[in-house]
Amino acid sequence: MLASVLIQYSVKSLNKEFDYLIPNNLIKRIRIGNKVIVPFGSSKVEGFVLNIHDNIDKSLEYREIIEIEESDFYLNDELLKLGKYMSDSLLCNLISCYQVMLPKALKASLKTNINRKYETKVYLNKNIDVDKYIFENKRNKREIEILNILKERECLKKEFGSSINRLIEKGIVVSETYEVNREVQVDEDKRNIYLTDEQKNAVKEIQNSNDNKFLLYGVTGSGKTEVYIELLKNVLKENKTGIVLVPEISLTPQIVARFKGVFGDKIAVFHSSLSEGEKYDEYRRIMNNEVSFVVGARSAIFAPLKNIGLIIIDECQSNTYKQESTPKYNAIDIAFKRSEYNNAKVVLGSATPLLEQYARAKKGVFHLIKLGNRISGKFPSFEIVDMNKETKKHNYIISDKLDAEISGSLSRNEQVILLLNRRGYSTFLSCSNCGYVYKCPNCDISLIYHKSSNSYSCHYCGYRVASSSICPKCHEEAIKDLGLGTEKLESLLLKKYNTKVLRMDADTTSTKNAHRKLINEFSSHKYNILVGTQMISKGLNFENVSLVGIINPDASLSIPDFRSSERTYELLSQTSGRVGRFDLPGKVIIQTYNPNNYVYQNVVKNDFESFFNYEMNIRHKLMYPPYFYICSILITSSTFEEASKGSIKVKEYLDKHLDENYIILGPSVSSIVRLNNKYRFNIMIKYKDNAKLLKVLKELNDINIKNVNIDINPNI
DNA sequence: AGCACGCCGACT
DNA sequence: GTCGGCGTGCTC
Repeated sequence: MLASVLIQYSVKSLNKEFDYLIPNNLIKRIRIGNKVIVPFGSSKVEGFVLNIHDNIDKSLEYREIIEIEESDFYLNDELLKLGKYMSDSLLCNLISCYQVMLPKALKASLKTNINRKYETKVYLNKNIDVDKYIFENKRNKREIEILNILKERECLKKEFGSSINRLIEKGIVVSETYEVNREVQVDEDKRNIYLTDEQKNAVKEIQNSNDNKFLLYGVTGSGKTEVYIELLKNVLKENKTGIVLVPEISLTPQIVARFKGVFGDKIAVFHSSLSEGEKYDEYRRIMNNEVSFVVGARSAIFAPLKNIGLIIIDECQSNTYKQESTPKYNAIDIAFKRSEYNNAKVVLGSATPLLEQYARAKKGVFHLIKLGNRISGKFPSFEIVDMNKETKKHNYIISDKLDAEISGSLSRNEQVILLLNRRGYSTFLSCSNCGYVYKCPNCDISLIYHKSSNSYSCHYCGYRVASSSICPKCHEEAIKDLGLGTEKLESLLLKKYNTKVLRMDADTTSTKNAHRKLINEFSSHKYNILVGTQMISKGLNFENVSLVGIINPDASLSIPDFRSSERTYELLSQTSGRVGRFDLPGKVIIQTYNPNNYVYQNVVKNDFESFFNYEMNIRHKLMYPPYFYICSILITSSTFEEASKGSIKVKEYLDKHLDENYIILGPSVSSIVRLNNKYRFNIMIKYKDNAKLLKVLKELNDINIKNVNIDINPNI
């Protein structure tokens, strides 16, 4: 018998199966989906068995499979099928699709060093008269101590340190080693769950409908979590399983705690901060049907659950569901595919769905369900502050209005959240003498000053140098930090209000559990002001917050991306949703230089519908999603010329093979011309039907113009 | 990916 | 004359 094996390397030339003989000692055990070690050229590699057959080709000399790795693990039929679907629809190597589904310990790669965890328990040897031994060995105090404990109960070996070993050697004590699961620490929120009529109706409507795709469109604070929990309870009753995707576990610990509080051990949580060993154990718990539900970020969509009844995608507008590296999958598309395989329902939940999603809901592709009421019954009041007027009064960062509101909140002993979507101290560094601007040596990007580490750093490649006020060009001591980041805002607030300020951004939350810790500290009112980037905009519930200030939303609005208006609307309405969730009335202040912009105007009126209509109109005129799909092709090279030439070649190929239904834009230099020492060119294709496009792009991949990276439905 | 084979430039 | 640059081709 032969096994077709797909080996570990994601290289175009190896994107095919190699056949190996199955030796007699493995023939009974081997099955499709297994991970195996095989000889390959002069080395050994790992791979997955995709087929078992006996079509022997006499012209080939087959080598034998060396071993099956983790023989109780295999990619099941659904995951195998799913990988092929991904590879076809994303135009990437098949192996990369399987690898992305698995925790590190189970990926095909010989180098993994993640082991199972074992514990040893010890108990008295029943065939030995212990009291006699104790009597004869009275002098040995520690031994007697141990034996007296063991007379009462069996123990873990590690409770006794190394002194137990002699007793085991002598045969007085018996030891037994067995495998254990690493305990994953997750907070539990055991509050009872009460549903409002609106929530009950939503649950009923989803359950009683024959549709499979739902958009649960519920304003912030309308209680989507309770609806999810109720739906999951019913999934459990039907003996089915479910997946809950959240944007990023560490950002939504409060929601996860509620699931955990209700479902306890029935739920597996995939944290990005779990160790690889913990992920390995959680994965095997799922594989062995020990859990019914999996909660996690993007990759949890690949959980090897059987008989899935429901997939929930919370905050479905989040761009975290799209993977930015190959395979560039979107977990929501994968969810629909798995729903098709399992006949499961998919519920997308959001207060600010993507235009694409809301448009589909309006067209009836998704069954639209609205939650219009806040549980607290309150909506925050909004105010837009025109910063053009403030700068005349020399208020560049905090307007008079915001200042008054902050002071008011603090005096009432209430808390304040300020959103500034820029981490670091300054946003760029320039020489006041010669005008030189500090740039990253690897990227075409301004460096940003970080006061806490006293360094200049690149937010794209991670490059860092020690800060210095001497200009590298004119050697004058004249480097000035300009612009505003969270660090600078934090120190400014400290000075101005002389109060406890907490900063939450990628820099203060990089260590394990830091995020959860900071949230808990703010929640227990150890700080009065929270300054943060977009990471504070979602999923947080603080009872004592009465004011949200949005410092510089214009920056987000001016990002060169057709989704920037939509993203800004989302950011503002999500952040303002952090206030007024409980008894306190909430106030939101937006500081902007473009007070009349439709994004702000509609956020203030809480009028998503009107924003939607306006934005749809623009998308229609400019031929962007949801009216057209887009595909982005990135061409990179270490020289500008080569990247440029390569991109022209790609463009010519596309022009030749695609008809006029495909709009091909570019090539043009990317918005970041150089990243990590690679020059970047972009081509964008707009289209309505992808059948032909996939075929042409696949051929383009095959004829091999180097360093071409295709992204279908990119986030941009 | 890793390795062998192979064809042209500069050097102990 | 040889060492070694990396372009190309192959691995069941």
